Amino acid sequence: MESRCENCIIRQFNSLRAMSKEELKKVSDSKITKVIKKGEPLFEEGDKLNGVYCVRNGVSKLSKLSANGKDQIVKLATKGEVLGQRSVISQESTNLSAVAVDDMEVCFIPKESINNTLQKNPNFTLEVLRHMAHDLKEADDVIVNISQKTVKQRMAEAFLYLKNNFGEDEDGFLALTLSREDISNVVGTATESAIRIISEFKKKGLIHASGKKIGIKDERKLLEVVEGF
Amino acid sequence: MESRCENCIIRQFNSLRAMSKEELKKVSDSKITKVIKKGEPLFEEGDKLNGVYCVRNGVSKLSKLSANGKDQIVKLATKGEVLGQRSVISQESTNLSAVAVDDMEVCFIPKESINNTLQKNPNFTLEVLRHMAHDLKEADDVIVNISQKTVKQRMAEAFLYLKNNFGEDEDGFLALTLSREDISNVVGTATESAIRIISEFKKKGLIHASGKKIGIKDERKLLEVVEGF
DNA sequence: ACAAATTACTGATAAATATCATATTTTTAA
DNA sequence: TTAAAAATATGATATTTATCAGTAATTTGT
Repeated sequence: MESRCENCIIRQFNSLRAMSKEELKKVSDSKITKVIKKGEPLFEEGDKLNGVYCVRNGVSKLSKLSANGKDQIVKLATKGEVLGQRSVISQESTNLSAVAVDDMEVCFIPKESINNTLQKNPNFTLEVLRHMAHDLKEADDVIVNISQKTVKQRMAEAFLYLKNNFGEDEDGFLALTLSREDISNVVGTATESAIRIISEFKKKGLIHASGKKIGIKDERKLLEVVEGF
Repeated sequence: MESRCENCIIRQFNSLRAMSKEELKKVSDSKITKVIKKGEPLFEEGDKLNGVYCVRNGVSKLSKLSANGKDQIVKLATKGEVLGQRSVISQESTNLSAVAVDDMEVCFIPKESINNTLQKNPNFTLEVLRHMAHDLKEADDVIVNISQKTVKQRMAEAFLYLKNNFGEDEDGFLALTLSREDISNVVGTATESAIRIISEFKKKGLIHASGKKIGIKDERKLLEVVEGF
C-alpha cells in the first residue's frame, strides 16, 4: 500500500492534485488509512465529521433515510472521490450516510488540513468548487429524472449508469453488484417493483442475471426504454 | 436605484461580500443592470453564460425541461441570490433555464470579474463554495422528498416552503403567487393533480385561496400532512 | 369593453406503482 | 452441514397518480 500522499495515484482523480508540496506533506502526515468491510458505515447521517474520506478502493453508497424508513441512495462514490467534503466545508453535521457496498480502502484526512488549504490555496478551493458544481448539476438531473420518468425508465437508466461508471467483469456482468434493495434505493422505488422490472427486462432479453449479478445484454433496447419507447 | 456595487445592500446576502474593495470596483464598473419582465427568460437551458446574474428584486424559477415536455422547477431564487454561477465555474453551458416569476431587477456581472476573483481571492472562492455546498444539500433533500413522499405530502411541503422563504402579504396570502402549473412543476406532478389537491386542502381548511392567491390557514395540519398523517 | 386565449377546475377512466401475502432461493452462522 | 435468517421472486389487490375530455373562470391584447 502506498503510504505517501505525494505518490498516491488516486490523487490524480480529485481536488488534492491542486495542493502544494508542503500542503500535501501535511495531509500525508495526518491522514489515517482505513479498511472498511462491505456493509460497514464510513459515517452516518447526522454525524459531525472531523475530516473527509478519500476513496482508494471499493464503492460507497451515500444515502438519506426518509420518514417511512426507506433509504434513498443519492450517489455511488468510487475510487478517487472524496466523501464528507460538504459537511466539512459548511461546518454542519452530514445529511447523508456513507456505507461500503464493497470492501473499501479509504484515507481519512482531518479537517484541519483541508480547511487550512481551503483558506490559503485558491487553486485548491477552485478545484473543490468545480467538483461541487459538477455534483450539483448531477443532482439536478436526478431530480428531473425521478420526477419525470417512470420507474421502468429509471431502472433501465440505472443499469446503463452502472455499466458506464463501474464497468463490466470478464463474464459480461456489471462490475458493481448491488442487492435488489440497493437497486430499488438508487431508483427510488419499492424493492418488489424493482425485482418485477428486472424479471421483465430478463424476459425481454435486455439483461441477463445470475444470482445477484446482472449483465447488460441489449444496450440499444435498454436505451430505448430510457427514451420511453 | 443604487448603481455602485460597493453600496449595494443585496451584496450582504451573497458571496460578493467577500470581495475586496478593488475587486468590487471592477465588478461595479463592468456590471449591467437589467429589468426582466414577468415571464421573460434570464437565460435558457443550453446557453453559454458570459456572466452571472445577481438578483436585486423579484423571483426567478430555475427549471429543466424533461423529454416529455414538462418543466421541473429545481429552485426558486430571490433577492440576494446569484444565478449562473455553476455554469461559469464549470465553464459549461447551463443545464437550467431561468425565467422571471415576478418582474425582476438583476445585475449582470461578466464572468471575467468572477473568474479573476475566484483565482485570486480564496475567501471569495470559499464563500461561493459554502453556498454551493448548501445548494447541494438542498438538492439531496429534494431528491429524497420526491422519491419518498406522496404528491399530497410534497404539496403541503411546498406551501410551507413558500411561506417560510417568501413570506405572506398583509392579507395573509403567500407573497409569492405561482400559477397552478408552476406549483405542479415545483412539486413534480401533473397540473390537474396539483389542482385537485389544492381543492382538497381548501375543503379541509388547510389553505384558502382567492384566484391565484393562496394563503395558509392551518399550518399545524399542513405539517401533519407533510409528516404523513 | 370584449373576443380570444389562457388558466383553473372537475369527472371519468386508465395506467403506474405500492403493499400485502406467500413461496422459493440464497446466504449466514452455529 | 444444516437450521435459521435473509434476499429474491411472483401473484393478487389496493392505492396513487396521470391522462383525457370537457366546462367554467380569468387574463390578455386590442
